[in-house]
Amino acid sequence: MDIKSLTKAEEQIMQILWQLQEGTVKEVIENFKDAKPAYTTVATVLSVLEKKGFVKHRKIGNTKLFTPQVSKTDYTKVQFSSLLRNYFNGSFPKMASFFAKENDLDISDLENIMKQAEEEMKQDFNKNE
Amino acid sequence: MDIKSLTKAEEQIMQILWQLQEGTVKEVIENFKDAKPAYTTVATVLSVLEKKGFVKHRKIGNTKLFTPQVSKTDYTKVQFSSLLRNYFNGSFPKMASFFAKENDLDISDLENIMKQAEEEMKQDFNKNE
DNA sequence: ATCATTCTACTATATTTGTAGTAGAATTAT
DNA sequence: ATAATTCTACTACAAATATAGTAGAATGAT
Repeated sequence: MDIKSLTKAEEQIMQILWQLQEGTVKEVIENFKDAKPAYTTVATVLSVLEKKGFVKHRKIGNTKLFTPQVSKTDYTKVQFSSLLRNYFNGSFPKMASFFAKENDLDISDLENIMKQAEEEMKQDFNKNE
Repeated sequence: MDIKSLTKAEEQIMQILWQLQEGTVKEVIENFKDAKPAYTTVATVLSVLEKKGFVKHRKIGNTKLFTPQVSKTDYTKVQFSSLLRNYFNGSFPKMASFFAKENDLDISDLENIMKQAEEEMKQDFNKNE
């Protein structure tokens, strides 16, 4: 079964869970920046996420502790490829030049960016953001 | 007023319109690859798109000819930035290294990619895909 | 002109999304 | 233990999404 898409509300909660690694309903709510949704709202969305296979939970006392079942990296893959496919003809160079144009970068800026990317690559042998 | 988001059905139709530059309901349907939706389904989605400001139409006889009001480039901008922000901490180098890792590219491949991006940049002075 | 076709306008409906209330079970504090 | 608090389970419901039918106007064909 492949990875489904997240709705806005679901994505917001997944972002928090990815950041926390795991969390209870309460903890998720605490991590909302702006308007905190009702407890039951978050609980409902989490149960939808569980049905969709994005999280699972285990009980700690009578409290559910939720953990992501789809990693941020895996979901990123899906999102990234679909953007690349649908908006850049699947061409990463096209995406890179789009980015450059959008930010008024020239060739030397691009080269710089590449250097940073190389650094990232070396770094990312271990940690996963 | 800023650019709203497209739902799946809406996006599919926008993609076709972006490609055609303009089109009637009929022409949009013809350009569906797989299962063609009902005429009225497409007409309904187009009127939602019009309400959202993504298309407008003019009458040719009694037939509506729809044209995009939001360019693919502008919508790409929105989508691209939100992906970058939400999944790569706003860092393009992170995105580039993600792409590299995902495709088993090494440094020299990346450099090659950058060359292609530079080519794109030169090319893209005129045409807009 | 009449019939067939095409297209629009309006309406309909099932499903999904977003948000939250209520009742009652479990846990914690006194 | 009783009261207060915290959580869950279940239910509710409005708005958005996805899909399409029907009636009738406009256009085209003979």
